[in-house]
Amino acid sequence: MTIKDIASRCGVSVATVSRVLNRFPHVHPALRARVEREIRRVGFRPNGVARSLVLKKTRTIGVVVADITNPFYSEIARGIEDQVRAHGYTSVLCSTDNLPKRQLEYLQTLLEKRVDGLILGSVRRREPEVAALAHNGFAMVLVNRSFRSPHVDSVVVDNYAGARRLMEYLVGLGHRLIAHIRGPLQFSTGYDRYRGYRDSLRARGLTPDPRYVVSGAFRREDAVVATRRLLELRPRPTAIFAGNDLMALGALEALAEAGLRIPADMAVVGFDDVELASYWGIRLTTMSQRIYEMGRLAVDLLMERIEKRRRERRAIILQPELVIRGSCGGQPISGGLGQGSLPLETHLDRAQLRRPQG
Amino acid sequence: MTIKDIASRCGVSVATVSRVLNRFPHVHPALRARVEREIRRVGFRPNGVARSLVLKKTRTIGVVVADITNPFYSEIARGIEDQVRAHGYTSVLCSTDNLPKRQLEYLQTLLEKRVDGLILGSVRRREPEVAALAHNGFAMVLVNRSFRSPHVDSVVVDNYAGARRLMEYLVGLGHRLIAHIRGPLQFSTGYDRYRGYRDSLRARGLTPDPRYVVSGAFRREDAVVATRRLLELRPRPTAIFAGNDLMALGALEALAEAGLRIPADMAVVGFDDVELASYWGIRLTTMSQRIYEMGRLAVDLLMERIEKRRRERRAIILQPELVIRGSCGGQPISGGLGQGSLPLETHLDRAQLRRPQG
DNA sequence: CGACAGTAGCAAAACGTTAGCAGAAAACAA
DNA sequence: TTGTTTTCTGCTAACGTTTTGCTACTGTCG
Repeated sequence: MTIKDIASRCGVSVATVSRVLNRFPHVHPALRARVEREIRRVGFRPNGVARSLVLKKTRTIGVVVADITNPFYSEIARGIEDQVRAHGYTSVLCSTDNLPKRQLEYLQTLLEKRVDGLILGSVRRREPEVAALAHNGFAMVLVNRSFRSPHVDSVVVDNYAGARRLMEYLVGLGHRLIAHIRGPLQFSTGYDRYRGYRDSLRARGLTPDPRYVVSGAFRREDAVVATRRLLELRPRPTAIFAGNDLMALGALEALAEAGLRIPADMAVVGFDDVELASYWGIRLTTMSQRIYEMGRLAVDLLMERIEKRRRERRAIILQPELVIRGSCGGQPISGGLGQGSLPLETHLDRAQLRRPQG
Repeated sequence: MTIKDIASRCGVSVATVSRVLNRFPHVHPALRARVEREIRRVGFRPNGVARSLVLKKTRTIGVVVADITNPFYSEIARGIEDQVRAHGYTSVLCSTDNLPKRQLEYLQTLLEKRVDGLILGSVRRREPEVAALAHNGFAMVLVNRSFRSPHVDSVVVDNYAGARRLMEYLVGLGHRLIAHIRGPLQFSTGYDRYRGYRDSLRARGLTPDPRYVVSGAFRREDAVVATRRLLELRPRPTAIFAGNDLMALGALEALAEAGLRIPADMAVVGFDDVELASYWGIRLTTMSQRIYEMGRLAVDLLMERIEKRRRERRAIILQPELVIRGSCGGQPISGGLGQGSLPLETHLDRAQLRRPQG
């Protein structure tokens, strides 16, 4: 069933059908009605592939993230999806598991499918192929992570400042032996947070002890292993700054396993403030970023590019915000019997704030 | 840059270039090498849109779920993505927030984009438009939720049996006053689990008290409100069967807020076994389903349809499995000081099991 | 040496739209 | 009535591929 069939059934030309389909002027109301009725009657849907071919536009954007299963990325993806939809576009989502090879494969596929633009949430600090693509004028924006020398549009949070703020907080609580489970240094998130950690110590006149820094791939399981290693150290650290919330959860797991109480025996902070950081039973102190919002902003930036309303580069750097829950003292972290429960309203507000009713 | 440009640069016809692109025979090795070199040199990528138009095949499948932010769906989506990729296809993912209108919109868009097939994870029990589509021979499989009269391929878990098993467990622990926070009855998941709850009580000669059944939309926040209502009841229930894990988390939150201890004052069970149900600080007893695997199976079913290897309907019904953690007794639920921590290996195994290394 | 496979390569016709140009009809003004 | 807009509609050439039929070469063998 094509536009041609509709045309012959109505005794008009394909041009006319195309015009009623696209609500163009200069078609007689009566004729328009007749064609529309026929279209509905046979349930005709124009072929978007053919349309894309002639328009050189797919109204589709590619989104690549590290792992959609990661609550951080699923929230970003949701922000992107909603805003993309608002612009009348569709998004196709890909998870790379941080594998450069897989990222390249997906990029190729998306390019071959002729997406109108790209939102990348999983780039490394150095990524020549990708940078070249942007340089060639392909519409693209980085989100969450950015390049070392960012000549590309991006929306990120100030990870360095966030890390320093977090460290200030821990030091302010009296901690001196602070360990860091850092993310991979190839990623700007891992790199900047680590720099913030290191510089904070130095600024306090504390020499960073390399044994107190262990690495993980931003995954919960990695932090479990890393934390076990940290616990063997003497003197034992009194606080752990995890590179993200997921790793903070892994740290909590390992600490519980070792029989340590939180926060009495060990303080833990994360980074990101994914929704589950606020759940009962977890109550993680962390640096909060507007994750959903970042996704939306990335789309807005991208659309400006796609519609050629802007040529110069633009980078949005958001400031994260410290949210204090139970994992460093103040409120005890474990729930039960009325202690340490945040008033519920806070959660409801958060939920609404993250996801405006759509 | 098109196939035509490559052709003229190499002094051959477009047909030849097309043949080297598609690794067809009957092209001289020397020529093939020359063309391939040129293709690489100028970085040519064939236009997938044009190809799709002539092939009448996009190698793309549409996936619609309720909410990608929901860990259950993000895990299913991940299973789908991985398996779809293994088949050389791409998936485009849409979140409907369980809004029928939005689902229909997305369906229209996907159809217009000429996806080769559809995986739907958010259907209601009755969905005439969708059923009609499948009836017309469009390749489609339902996952997680199914239709009332399923004439469509699907992969679901046996929710009824799961609910009964869960109730048996609670009754076995001595509970008689068991409340249920059920999901919407329009969804087979909500409906079947509720039936399981009700029939279990009846089978025990207990008459289901309607006050003990409250509803929510499978969201955590809903369960917080619902649980508050349950706590006002006299006699107060001693156990809560939440319609899914997210709602179980909401129940835990409300119970903590009310100063109740878990599981001493109230037992809680969920359904699904999303990854975070096993986290430290949560340790939810729940019915486990192989979520990631369901996504993969759905893709396999769909591919059989797309490649016309099967005409008759096929429904895969998986059996869920009870996993006992801390929320009903046995192990205490709150972490800290060596109590109630599951050996770590369990978690690592789970992670591997869910997501085979890719 | 001629017939015959088999191999290489080309030209052109799809695929289902959009859009520019042009013609016809209708409306309006003189 | 005629000339001039204005409004409507049709024809046709793209868009960038794949595929089919055809021709023109090679060798090979009887």
